[in-house]
Amino acid sequence: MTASGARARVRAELTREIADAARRHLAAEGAAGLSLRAVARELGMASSAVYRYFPSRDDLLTRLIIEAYDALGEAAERAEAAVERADLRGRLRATCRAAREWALRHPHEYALVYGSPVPGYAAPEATIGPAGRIGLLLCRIVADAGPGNDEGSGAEPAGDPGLLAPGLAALMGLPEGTALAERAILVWTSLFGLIGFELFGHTNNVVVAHEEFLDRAVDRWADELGLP
Amino acid sequence: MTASGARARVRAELTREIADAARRHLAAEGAAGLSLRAVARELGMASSAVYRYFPSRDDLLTRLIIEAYDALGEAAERAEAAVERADLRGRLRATCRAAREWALRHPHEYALVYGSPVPGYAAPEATIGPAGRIGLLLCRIVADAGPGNDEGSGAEPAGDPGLLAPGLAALMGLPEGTALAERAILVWTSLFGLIGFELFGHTNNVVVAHEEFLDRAVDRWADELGLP
DNA sequence: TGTACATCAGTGAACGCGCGTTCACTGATGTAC
DNA sequence: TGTACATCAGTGAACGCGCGTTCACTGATGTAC
Repeated sequence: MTASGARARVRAELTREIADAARRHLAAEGAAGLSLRAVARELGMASSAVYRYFPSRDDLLTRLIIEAYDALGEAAERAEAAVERADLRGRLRATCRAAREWALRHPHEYALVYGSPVPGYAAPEATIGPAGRIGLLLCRIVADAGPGNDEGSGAEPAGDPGLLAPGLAALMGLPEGTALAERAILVWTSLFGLIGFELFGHTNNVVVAHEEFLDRAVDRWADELGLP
Repeated sequence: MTASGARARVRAELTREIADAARRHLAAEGAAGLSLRAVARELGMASSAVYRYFPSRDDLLTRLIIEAYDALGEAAERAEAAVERADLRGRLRATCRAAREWALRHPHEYALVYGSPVPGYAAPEATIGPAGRIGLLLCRIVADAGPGNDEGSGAEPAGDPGLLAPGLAALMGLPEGTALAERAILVWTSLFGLIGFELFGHTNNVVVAHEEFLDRAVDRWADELGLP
């Protein structure tokens, strides 16, 4: 039992090492250049040995995708958790900044999950949870602002009930079909639009000070979400 | 002279055909699956013959990138041009809708230019112009709203002069360092954030009615830009 | 108008590369009596 | 505690594939006198 536990532990460690080597390779070459053989080479093992740990290249890719989502989510959650709970605007800012900084520090991992889909690869269900972490974090901030902030800025027009998936508004503590929920989703997509454009170079010769630009965008988004 | 002209014409036509075949291949397999050999095969010619027309795979890629930018730009320009000049909100809507529709109809071409950068490929200067067409179109709409619309909604706080590239505000007929220019850039990045998220599946289980959702987003953006 | 030469398009074979995956195998590590 | 067996990790060779690019070549098309 202990011995078998040791075997399992060694196995888990090597699986970890393979994933780490793959991540280094991904960071250096991008997703297209990620090959099982290259990873095996880096670890000094036969390429066939990797198949004891990952049944195929796609499974390795899935692991990297999940880890990337989790790393981004954790970075954002950690940053957000460090802000005083009542400072909703600060929490939004911390989340957005952390997402951007993680993306800049891990461009290829970011591209793996938010860039073009890998051709011939269909994301399995296991990725859905980790992929939603950032979105959930944003929802929580909106929820903590309380349901009352919707009416704060006057008569808020009701949203279209059929636009968003059912249950999404509830996640933010809002009644179904609230315009505020739509706004939150738009903030979410806008955030990654901005990050992606910076990372992929589309804002070269357009935005000069990206960090400050994001901060100003965050302030606008906070206004739109009615955060104090 | 006429004969040599004929030779040149034939040459241009074949270059065209190669690019078209490459685009079909791109649409079917994605950028990673685009190979000179596959294109040559489709045209029934030796793979080496392609080198008479494109010195390397990267040059073919460059051509496809430029054509993708141009196709998207033209689709948007055409849609926008069909709207009455005074209807600024309608022009914005037409532009955004056209961009989304083009993206949905040409997902791989969209991914080629707005998705992850192709590894090992550095975009040459020739792509800069076509890449800017959509942005320019948005700038023109803002410019046509006139410089006065900035003050329309009360005392507009001045923007940070160092955020955007110099000359950008002028492109919109605005003085340097206007907050409205920043807003326009944010609309631009948000638009592609939303389109990209839809196209790459990130809004699955989040947004149900994408077309309507974009329309509502456009209305918000028009408000933010002070469009009547 | 006709001939000698130059230019060009296209061919087919080859180079050298790396890839994912399979398979029969050798030892080592664990398990059951 | 010791032995017989089962399980597992890792090896190395091989299969079959497609890729970008080069090169010497064959004809056809154009040019100059």
